[in-house]
Amino acid sequence: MDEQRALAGFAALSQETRLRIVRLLVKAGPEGMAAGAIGEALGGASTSRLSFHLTHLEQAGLIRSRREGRFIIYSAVFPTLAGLIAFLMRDCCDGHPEICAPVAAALSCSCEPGKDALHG
Amino acid sequence: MDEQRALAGFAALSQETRLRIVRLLVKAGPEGMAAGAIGEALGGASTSRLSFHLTHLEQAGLIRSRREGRFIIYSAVFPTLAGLIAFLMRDCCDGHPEICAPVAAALSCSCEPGKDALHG
DNA sequence: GCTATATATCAACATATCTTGAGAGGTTGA
DNA sequence: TCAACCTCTCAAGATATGTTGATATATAGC
Repeated sequence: MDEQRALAGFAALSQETRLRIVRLLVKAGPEGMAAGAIGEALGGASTSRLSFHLTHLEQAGLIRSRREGRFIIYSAVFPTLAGLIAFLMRDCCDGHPEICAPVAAALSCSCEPGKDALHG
Repeated sequence: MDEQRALAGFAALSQETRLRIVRLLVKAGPEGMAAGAIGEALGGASTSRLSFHLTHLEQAGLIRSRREGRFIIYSAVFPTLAGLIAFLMRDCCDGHPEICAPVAAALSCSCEPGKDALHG
């Protein structure tokens, strides 16, 4: 994850429609969702508007697409999301571990059953 | 961290000058840096341009300022950065722990001596 | 109070981004 | 092949964002 790629990622996430699409697709998992289903879930965006944002997200590497019959299915690209997160944390971890530690602690999320630091 | 605050955070980080300022201030730690020093480190941005971006970052809650004599010292707000990271991770952790796990593993950063998953 | 220093603010312009509406490209099943 | 469906592309206009140069505000030392 270099600076340019991080910039593209943050820019992609800085727009309401796109941020909602990403969160929707993260929840949807690897199976993904068809463009039309995404549009419905968003409350009915025009197809051109939706396509504009989907293309933007795909170019930023946050989502990818595959065709299935008439449908085009979009899904989240988790490594890119992880890369953005890592990019944000790199510097503080390098230079100031004592600062980074509480951040890292807050991130011990509910992936492990019984822990719920993020959602409480 | 609600959606609006996350959007503001990502928008703030989606601009080259601002991203560099944030990374600079993260490295600088709690002591922070004077506006002029930041400008120099960036290779000489005009004062109005610098001020524009510093104000933008401060309104997004990513940095804060304090006056010391003639200088205005800016420093990173680590909880906001952590909040952005948490916001990105929340959904996958909730719905798909098996997907989130590798992401979380990649984040076991060098805060603990001996581990260097992020920087290798 | 005056001057130098450090930074913020304002207005104007340039550029980038988003939305809309019309139309085109593939895909399916009859 | 035809009609229905799903999605993309293009052009135009609206809005938001970033840059520049000039000016204003605040502090420090003489």
